[in-house]
Amino acid sequence: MNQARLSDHAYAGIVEIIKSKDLEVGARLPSEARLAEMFGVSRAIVREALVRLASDGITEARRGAGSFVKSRPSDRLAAFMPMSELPATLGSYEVRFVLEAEACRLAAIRRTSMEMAHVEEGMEMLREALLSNAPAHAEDMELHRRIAAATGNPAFLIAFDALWSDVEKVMRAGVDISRSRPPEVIATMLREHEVIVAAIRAQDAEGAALAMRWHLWEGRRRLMP
Amino acid sequence: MNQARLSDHAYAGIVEIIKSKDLEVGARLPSEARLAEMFGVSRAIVREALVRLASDGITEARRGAGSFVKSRPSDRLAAFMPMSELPATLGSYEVRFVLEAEACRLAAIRRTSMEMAHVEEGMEMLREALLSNAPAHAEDMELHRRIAAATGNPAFLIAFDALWSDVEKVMRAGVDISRSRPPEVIATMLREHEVIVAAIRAQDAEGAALAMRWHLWEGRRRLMP
DNA sequence: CAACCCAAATCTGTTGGACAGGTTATAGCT
DNA sequence: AGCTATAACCTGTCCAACAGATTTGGGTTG
Repeated sequence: MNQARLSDHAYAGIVEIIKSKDLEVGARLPSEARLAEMFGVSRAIVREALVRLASDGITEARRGAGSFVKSRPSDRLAAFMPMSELPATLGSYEVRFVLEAEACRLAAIRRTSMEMAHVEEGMEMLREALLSNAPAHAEDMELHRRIAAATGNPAFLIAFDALWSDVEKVMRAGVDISRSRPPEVIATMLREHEVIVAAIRAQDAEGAALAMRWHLWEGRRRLMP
Repeated sequence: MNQARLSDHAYAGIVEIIKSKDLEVGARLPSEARLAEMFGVSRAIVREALVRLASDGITEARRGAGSFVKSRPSDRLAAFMPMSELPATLGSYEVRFVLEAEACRLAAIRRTSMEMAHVEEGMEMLREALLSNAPAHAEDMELHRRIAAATGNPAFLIAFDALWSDVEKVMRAGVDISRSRPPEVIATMLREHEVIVAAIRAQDAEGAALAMRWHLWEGRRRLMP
């Protein structure tokens, strides 16, 4: 497989520095040149690591001044540890159950006509994929995303995206098991989604939340009987 | 303010290429040298953009072969657009309201004694910070995190962390307004958290969820009267 | 002594060229 | 046509350098 890149090493090294040196939020960390020297790599590598750290919200670079700690990774990363050791659990489904049901309720209440059209379009894409018996992960996910977007609250999308890769893994694993996908399953999945979309269209908040909860519940049952 | 870096431009440009050229998942995108030429920047800049794209799960680099589309950003980024235009909203509070109340309920049910000790320790840190009149963002957040961790479901932590930076921004802005922090506010915050922790300790699921919901509701009111 | 200003040192942002090592495609041979 | 070896291509990494922003320290002045 693709062996680890040096920038991964630099990334971990910088995190280690922040943790071990107990740098407070706002503290300046060593200059790029110094970090490069410490890790025995070039400055370009350190920069790639810093770009990722900044993208992760851990550091922040100020031109001419240096790079600064924006939020401490400390226990944040430690808490992630157990997850990587776990097999693909259905834990993310539990969070979806909570999050998406509520997002669905809010979407029904607040949706604009433009957002509704966006949702309908997503539904159409999913229908097409399911009826042509193609793999429909992407379309399924996309429809759920558009519903979350229809809340008008981007924070729902942030949380949704954070769970995405994990959910995708679970779904893919589930499909590998029952690759054939009998027609009644297709019909059921289609109907469940259509009920959700219809409730949002009708601005039926409770109905939408209930339909989403039912859909996720059944989906989990299908994956793990 | 910190003006936009060239790598931001390259990042957006590459996303645009993936979207406009309708590159499927798995498609190879132009080589780094070619992209550099297209955007009129050096290869190092393109690499920094690609590192971020890879970190965002959009592309994947294979040594010697090229960079490939891993998941299409399409509407994903478009849906984020409005957020960057918004001022710091309280949208993330809405999601916390949903997410943390449920996490709190599950934590009360499932907590192990070790997780409970972790929560108690977080509570102690918060109490100390509040009573010494120090800024207590970090401790507040940490306690909430440990409660989420006590569900035993890492997916809650994933969602929590995704919202973190946004919530932090809102809280910091709120504190700037009322920098003095009168003693009755401190006492209230302390009491609210203590009620939550006590409910989790007593494994009172409904009480824990209710206490968390109340706490977040009041917190939002304090920030935006 | 304090406050202010300017210059030097420091730091990130960016460029160009270069080489190593892996992957893909092509040309040539059988 | 099928196989193989080689050439072309690509990412990963390094080095040396300069531009532009910021911090720092010293010197001057009130």
